Amino acid sequence: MGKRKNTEKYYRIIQAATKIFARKGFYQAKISEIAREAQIADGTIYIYFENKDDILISLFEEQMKVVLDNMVIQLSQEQDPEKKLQKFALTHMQLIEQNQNMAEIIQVEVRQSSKFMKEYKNEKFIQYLDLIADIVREGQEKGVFKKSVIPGVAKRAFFGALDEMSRFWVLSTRKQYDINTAAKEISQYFLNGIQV
Amino acid sequence: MGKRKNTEKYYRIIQAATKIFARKGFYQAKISEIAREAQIADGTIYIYFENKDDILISLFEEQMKVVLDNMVIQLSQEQDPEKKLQKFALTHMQLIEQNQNMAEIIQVEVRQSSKFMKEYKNEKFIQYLDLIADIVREGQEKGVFKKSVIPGVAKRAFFGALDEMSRFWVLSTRKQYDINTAAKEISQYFLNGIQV
DNA sequence: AACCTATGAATGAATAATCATTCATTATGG
DNA sequence: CCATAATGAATGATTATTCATTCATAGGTT
Repeated sequence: MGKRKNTEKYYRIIQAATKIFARKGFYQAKISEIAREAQIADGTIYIYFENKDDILISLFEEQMKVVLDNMVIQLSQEQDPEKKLQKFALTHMQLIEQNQNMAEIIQVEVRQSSKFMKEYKNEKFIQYLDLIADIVREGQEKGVFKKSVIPGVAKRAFFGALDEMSRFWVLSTRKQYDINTAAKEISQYFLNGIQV
Repeated sequence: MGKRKNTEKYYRIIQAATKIFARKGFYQAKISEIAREAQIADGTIYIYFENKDDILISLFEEQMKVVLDNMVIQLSQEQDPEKKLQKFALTHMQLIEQNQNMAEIIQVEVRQSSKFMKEYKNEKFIQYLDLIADIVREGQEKGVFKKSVIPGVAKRAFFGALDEMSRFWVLSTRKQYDINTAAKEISQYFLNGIQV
């Protein structure tokens, strides 16, 4: 029996699960809590999802779809590889700011995915990282970034820097730095580092 | 009743737990598995540890103690702030290489700890990060790093870059880049970015 | 319209499985 | 012998999942 996706209730459960997973973490989140949050009965969740894992996977897919599309649009508005990198950092940080629950889930649970969802390849996340590698390659072709830079290392270094910073930003209660400032700062270190 | 620390069996359990937690993640790791790995009975674990959480916390403490001490020694062998940053990157990556299980636990579980062990402040980890901030400040005082750099941002950016890179390195089966190359590459981006 | 019937979404109590933890008992060694 | 360490089967709590039942709606028939 195929589960019914793309219904109002399907998205309602995803919303509720995002909130609960972010607050408690996957293993400590109870189905009954998610059901209560979504204002439905426990059993109803199993009309829309196979099991608890399926909720988390679906949640990723749905949210990353939006994130990825948004990023592609933002990047397309810039010409310079330098500007694109800055735009990536800014957009990423703004995304975190606007959707902290999702940010926490990506940061915490995405790391576990290699364990509890052995077979699940997080395609969308890989694509997201590859946007950075593409910008680096483009910059190298245009002669503005060093040829010696390895795109596969650079994408991880850049993303890692943003991610660690945003994790701190999400977790800290009193926000010491403006998130935009942090984004500019980080992309600036990085740009200086890889520019010709 | 105080649990017996610093005995041969205590460390044997820590070793076993490191292996199992890395393989399965905290919640999916069973006490009975850890006991089997350590070649003791299930109940024996409770002579040495309060509960499952206590195993994870003790494991952090013990391992971070070693990691931190080692890093401090390595850094003390360098004079230049620039050299110190490179040394940090190299030492960190070598640590990952030599202790992949511990690396996975730090990367995955350290993120969760903010949720599932609210009261546990990961002091040692904070100290580790602060080693980077100290180097940055030192470099600023000596006039080799830009005064505009915010140490609190820089430490996270640098650590995040290393961490993301090492996560990839640990998870990938065929190691494309030498870990030392990656360390040099990343510290080089970063150095260029913050130098005067 | 009034009545009947079919459909399948929704419910939530019951089930079943999982495991952390305990503790009565046994072994060890000083 | 006594004290301490170790054992591992039993316990009990927790929760994901199931499923018999309810309920609301739509369609068909007269």
